[in-house]
Amino acid sequence: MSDANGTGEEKPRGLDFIRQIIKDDLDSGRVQQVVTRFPPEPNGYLHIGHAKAFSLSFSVTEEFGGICRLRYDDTNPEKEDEEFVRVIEEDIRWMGFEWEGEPRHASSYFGQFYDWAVELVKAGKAYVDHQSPAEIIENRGTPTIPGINSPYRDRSEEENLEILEKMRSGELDEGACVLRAKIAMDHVNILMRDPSMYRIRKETHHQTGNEWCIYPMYDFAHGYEDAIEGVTHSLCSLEFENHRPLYDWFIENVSVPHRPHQYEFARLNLTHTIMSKRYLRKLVEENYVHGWDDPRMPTIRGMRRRGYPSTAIRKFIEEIGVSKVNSLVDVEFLNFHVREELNRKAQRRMAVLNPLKLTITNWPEGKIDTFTAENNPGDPDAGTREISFTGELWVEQDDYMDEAPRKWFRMAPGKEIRLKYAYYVTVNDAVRDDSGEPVELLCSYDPESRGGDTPDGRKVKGTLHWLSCHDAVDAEVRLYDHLITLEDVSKVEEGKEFLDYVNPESEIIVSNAKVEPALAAAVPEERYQFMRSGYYVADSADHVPGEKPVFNRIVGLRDSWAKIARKG
RNA sequence: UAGGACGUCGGCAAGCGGUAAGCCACCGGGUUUUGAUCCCGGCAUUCGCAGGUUCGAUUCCUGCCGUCCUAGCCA
Repeated sequence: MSDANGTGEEKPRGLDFIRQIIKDDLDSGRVQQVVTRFPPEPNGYLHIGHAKAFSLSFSVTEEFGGICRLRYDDTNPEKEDEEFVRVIEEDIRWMGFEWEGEPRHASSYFGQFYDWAVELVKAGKAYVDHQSPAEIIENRGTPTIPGINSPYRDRSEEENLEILEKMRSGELDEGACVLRAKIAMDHVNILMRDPSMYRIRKETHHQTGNEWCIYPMYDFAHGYEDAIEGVTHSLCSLEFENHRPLYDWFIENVSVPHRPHQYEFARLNLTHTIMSKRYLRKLVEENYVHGWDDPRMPTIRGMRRRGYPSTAIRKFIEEIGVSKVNSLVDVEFLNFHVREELNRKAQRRMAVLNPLKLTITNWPEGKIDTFTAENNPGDPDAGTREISFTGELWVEQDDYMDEAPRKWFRMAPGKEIRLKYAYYVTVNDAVRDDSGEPVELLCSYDPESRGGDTPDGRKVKGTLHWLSCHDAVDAEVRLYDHLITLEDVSKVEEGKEFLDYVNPESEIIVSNAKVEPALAAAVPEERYQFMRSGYYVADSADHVPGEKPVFNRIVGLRDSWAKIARKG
């Protein structure tokens, strides 16, 4: 596509640092086959930030001939649920990826984790601590003040083993104690100041039921999960950089079957988009949106319902690249990729969002004319369809102005325009309501201009879309805009919270739109270009073919008139 | 006044000691029965700043500045 020099050669983009590392490891023989994993916690819906992460892990193995697994990081029974598992799998598949084998569960390794915890205790590298959470925090110190050793830090191996077994067997209450790694309370990295390994939680786990009442912490478990699965490159986001020494410490102090390595890259941030699970949940629970699949949500389900093709999302992710720079990507860049794909693939149709009656006063009574319309001017294989034309039409309200500004190509008193595929038409008069607003345009047409050209070769600047009143179909069209008005959602002003930036006009329901008869038969999730307007998708939930057409605007067309109008 | 990471065009992002790729945005122009698409052209004498090494530095070294991450019995 960017083969601008015409030689057939294109300078390839350099490998990103992750791919470079993998290539080097493969070239040097350090690893034979690259193995990655995508480890979501089953406690919510996946969003485009997750999509960036799993696209990387999956793509890298496709490119280098490795394997990528799906693993649920279900080490905390409190907020997790089986319900999310199905959704996660469906979303990943919709994005076009397939994991190796059956999905794994961190919870299925609980027995092994326990054995390794015992191994650490026996090596004098872990201990049971009875300090309260508050005491533990108190004694952890700060970035500049070293922590203080727990009074339980040096008890005997036998005692530790005995209490750990009591923790496991359920003899101890929640919060009574935790198992901690014995590293160093004065470590410069606070995460290394004797991190917790196990906490007691008497909660039913969605996979292991009541088998366990102690649950491993992320740092203790994650590297082991990778080790068990033979993961070579454990990719995660930048905020885990500080965790890497811990990841390595747990692996190095126990007899693991394999030595994985963690690499961190920058997570995705998009303008006008919140990615925090907590806030997304809030939007749903407090009814700012209609659900996790609301077309305004950045969840994969939301984007799917909005009509974004997964291939366009993938192209976008590919194009923004992978680096360690904390960046903020313009959401318009995503929209660019959506338009680019839809321009190639979406069939064109005519639809009038805000109908204004146009009557051709010199049209022969009862005559119906028929024209052949291209389904996609850029793709002859897309074929054609028949559209019919009469003297009573619907046109777009916005295409008429009583007093036209300079450079206005569209309808105005006395101005001649072309109705796409049909005829040249001139506005002669307007019927108005009590407030003076035009409710019907009275026009004359030039019979010589059939098909959109005249024998005398005269030109018109404007070509407008239209619908014939006799066969136009009523439809509901939903228009979407940024859910959050704030460009950089990390820059919430003092005294405000992000909910103050929810855009009240992010969803506009147009209930009296008119569409081509061909659109009534659209299949849910089918995408079209409404000419001169934008790209739309038949809603997956509410559109009923042949009965109730409902379309969502995916993204508008580029609008250079808006730019001209703005400049005056 | 801790440790770690990161700073290349308005936004992403290549560059790996030999004299600043690409994409988006933006600005011009052309084609067009979608003011869409498409096509052509423009858009960093400069790489956070200051020194140093070198024939030569965005690339190596030193110092400074800025941003982000870290003190859950969350992940």
